[in-house]
Amino acid sequence: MKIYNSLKREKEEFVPLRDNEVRMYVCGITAYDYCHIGHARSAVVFDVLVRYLRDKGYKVIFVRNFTDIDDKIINRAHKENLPWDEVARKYIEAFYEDMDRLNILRADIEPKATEHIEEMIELTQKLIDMGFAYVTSRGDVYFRVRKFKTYGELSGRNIEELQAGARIEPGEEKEDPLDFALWKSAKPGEPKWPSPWGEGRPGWHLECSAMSEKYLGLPFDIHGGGQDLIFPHHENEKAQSEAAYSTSFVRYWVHNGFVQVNSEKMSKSLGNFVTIRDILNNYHPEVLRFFLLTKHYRSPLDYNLESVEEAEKGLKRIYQAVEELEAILSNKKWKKVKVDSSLIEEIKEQQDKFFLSLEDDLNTAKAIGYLFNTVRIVNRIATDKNLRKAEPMKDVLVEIREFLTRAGKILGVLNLAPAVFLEELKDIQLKRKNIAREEVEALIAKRQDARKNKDFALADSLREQLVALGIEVKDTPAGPVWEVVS
RNA sequence: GGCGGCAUAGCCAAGUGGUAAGGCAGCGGUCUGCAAAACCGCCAUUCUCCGGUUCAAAUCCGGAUGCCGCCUCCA
Repeated sequence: MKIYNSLKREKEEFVPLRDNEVRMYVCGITAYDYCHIGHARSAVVFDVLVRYLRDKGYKVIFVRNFTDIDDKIINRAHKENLPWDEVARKYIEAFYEDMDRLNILRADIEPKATEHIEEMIELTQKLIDMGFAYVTSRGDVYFRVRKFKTYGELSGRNIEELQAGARIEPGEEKEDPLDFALWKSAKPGEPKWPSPWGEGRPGWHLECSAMSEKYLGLPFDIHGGGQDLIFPHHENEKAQSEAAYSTSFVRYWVHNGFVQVNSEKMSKSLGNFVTIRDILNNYHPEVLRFFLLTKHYRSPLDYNLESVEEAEKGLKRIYQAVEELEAILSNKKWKKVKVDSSLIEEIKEQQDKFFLSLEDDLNTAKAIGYLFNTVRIVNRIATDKNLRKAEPMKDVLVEIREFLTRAGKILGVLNLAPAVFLEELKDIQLKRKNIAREEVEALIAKRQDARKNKDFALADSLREQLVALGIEVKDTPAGPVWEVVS
């Protein structure tokens, strides 16, 4: 497949270093708050990448870390009046809750920074010994940025540009404002670990260098994260790792685009942070997941209610087609008739194009288009009285079912039985509109009575009442069926 | 100020040289007591604007305008 490499700034053919094995590292969360929609996008994007690579037959070793010691966690601990490690534990647990609901697979290895202090100290010592780092009088250790010649290569900046923005904070003893911390000496009351340079804690960038080397070795194939991590986090990781191990660090750097909220940057100051759990109060987790995949992973994505509800309608359309497909397949009496082979070719074409889209830099938005084309074909068969019972269609329909299952497994949607999803969706829509199921069912029962009595005027007025509530009733041979509409 | 990205129908969105996927909404039809779903048909001679390259450009180049991100913690 082709994948966009942030380092080269172009799409490249993806070839793993070792035959059939893909080694991949994605920066996980700093556990100091609930996860927001941006975390969800990053998690979903790399989850789909892992799933797709596995579908292609690669053995993927996937590492996603937890930053469980950091300034932000310490600050949060003060605010919540909790021990810092309790804060980390609490938000890691919340992370799992949210990610499980979004159907994000667990990484193969999920290392925590605090469990790798030893490795980080070793790495820091190595950099000091090599002259890439230095210790200050108060026990901080800094990386000597100017000594690392290709610094800025990943983020596309040069030292002079960076110089302008860099500052030395009061009390810091940097040789150069560009230098960044590998080890921070502990202030009174802060969490700390013993080290050759005194008690302190590791700098943020260090953990990913230490843990990726430990679990994957260098160089490894894919390093992922949000676009904002390119600078300084990934630039610094790269500098540390390449300086210490004298080899290239990562072969393909993959970064996902940002999520905006109502066309604005999501930020604490604007107060527009949208957490995953907030969204899942009002929308089905698969809907959120599907929404996140309707735009290419590198483009900015605007989160707004209209777009999510559009995704909801789209996913519902696919599920309804799957339900219909299964209904046709449950038929036992197939008729021996000839069918037009062009239809069969059209179906195959959609499948091929679906996979070709993913081959091209994981274009899920495009791939989903072919899913909808497949849905239209299924519905076309379903509405044709002859086709839906035609013997030659049977194998074709089974194949479509298998295709949709496989596609769903890659995208991490269509994971539920259609009837289950549609009921769950209905519940969450009713909740959103604050309508009780019983209320709807009572009105429908009343309308059925009226219809039996051929009192169509009453039946129609009851229908109008339901429509006013946002409920649409459809009359089927098996009785009335209702849906919530926006 | 420096670096980078993006501008496609009412809305969302794919499309990196060969003549505009898909979804939502809308309109007409089939079906229906009515309606909904579904299906069929319609819905961008045109891709922010101005130049250029080419037989051919939404796609490449130059310029303009607008929006956004990064440069400080951030997925």
